Amino acid sequence: MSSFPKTIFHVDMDAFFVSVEELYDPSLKGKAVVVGGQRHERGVVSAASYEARKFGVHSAMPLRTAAKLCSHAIFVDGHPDRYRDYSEKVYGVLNSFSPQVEMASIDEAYLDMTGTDRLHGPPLRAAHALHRKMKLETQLNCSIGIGISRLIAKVSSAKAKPNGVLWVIPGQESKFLAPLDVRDIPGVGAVTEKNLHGLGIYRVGDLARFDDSFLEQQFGKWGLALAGKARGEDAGGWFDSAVGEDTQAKSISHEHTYNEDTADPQQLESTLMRLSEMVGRRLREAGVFARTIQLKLRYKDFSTITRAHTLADPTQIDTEIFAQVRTLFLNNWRKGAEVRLLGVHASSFDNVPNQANLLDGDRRQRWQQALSAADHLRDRFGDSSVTLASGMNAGFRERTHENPAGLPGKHKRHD
DNA sequence: TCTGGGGTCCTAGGACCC
DNA sequence: TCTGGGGTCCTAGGACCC
Repeated sequence: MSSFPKTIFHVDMDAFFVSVEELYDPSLKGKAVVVGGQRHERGVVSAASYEARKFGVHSAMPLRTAAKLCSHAIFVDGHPDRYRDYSEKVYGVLNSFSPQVEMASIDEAYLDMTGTDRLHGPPLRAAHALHRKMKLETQLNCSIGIGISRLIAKVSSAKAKPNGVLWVIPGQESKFLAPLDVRDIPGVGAVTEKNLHGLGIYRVGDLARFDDSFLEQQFGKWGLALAGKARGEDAGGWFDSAVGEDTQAKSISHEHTYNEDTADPQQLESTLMRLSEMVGRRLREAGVFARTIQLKLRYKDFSTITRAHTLADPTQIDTEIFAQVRTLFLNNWRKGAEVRLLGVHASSFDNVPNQANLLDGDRRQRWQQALSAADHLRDRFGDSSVTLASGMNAGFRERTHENPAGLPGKHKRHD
């Protein structure tokens, strides 16, 4: 710990997806709204309005359960593009307050406000000014937590909700945390909570009474981090990093759950092709090459397996990703078994391809160019406008209804 | 009426190397 | 020939977060 305390803000947008949808359709305001899909769809709640929450609806709950709890709720499909646009507006406001901004997800951020007193005044005044400006420029409510660590800021923003500001005065961390439920500590989920309850630990204050060594013995490395958290410290892992320290993604993945389970090999393979294309495209956008390709396969009964393979030559090419994931699929799928979900996951990134084989590298480079051109067309005309015929006759696609612009399907052949 | 999609981090065992 | 110990890479699974 440094000699003088930091001032960290955690800014969390209130019911973000719902609030953005309300800006597009003001008639939703004040009503029970569920974002994430229609009431009978296979899926879960992405966000619920405070009105819907009164009926017990919350994020991650199956849509059908939400419909049962709150039958009068309005169900709205999610619009990721809208949320990204508003997230950028949010970032703009935050960045005008501190150069040290780190978006922790699409709707929350950490700001390091240490040493900004001369510019913005004391923490509470700065927070209220930020709160006002956010509303003025985005029309959205947020809650702001302030503390000497990420952890304290995060926990206090949750306690400030909705639409509030909460400052934990330096030195008061333990007093603030002690009465809180252990579940309020970020990282403590259902499993850890149950384990802690088994030890008679219900509140953060109970946790703080145990020795670090005891918690380490009980929970390993995680126990040690937990002990620190109970004192309000950013102990361990990501929490320890400086705000704004930029971190490039470590993995890129896409997955798809079928509306109805299927055992049709053609449909399954075409889904893998589509997911491989999505992953390949993201890799090219990020300018990275993946060494490890992983398949995720979930059966009708929800049992799930993952199978991975690490390549000698890292790739960002759709058909190479597909070829690998297809092999993994064919080697591991119980033939005839109905599949609920398929996923394609890329990791172990390199910034340059391994071009041990120069001739091969040349061929790959031409592929790369063709793919970039296709990405560009998709940007302009939509995802369904371009299909690259693959060299391995594996490029058949799922039948698709998406062609919103009504454009003729353009098919570009690589040679 | 079951259980999305996109991530991060951790553990544990086996292979392999010195 | 009855066997070590550390380090790293790889794979599979799981907890957790929004």
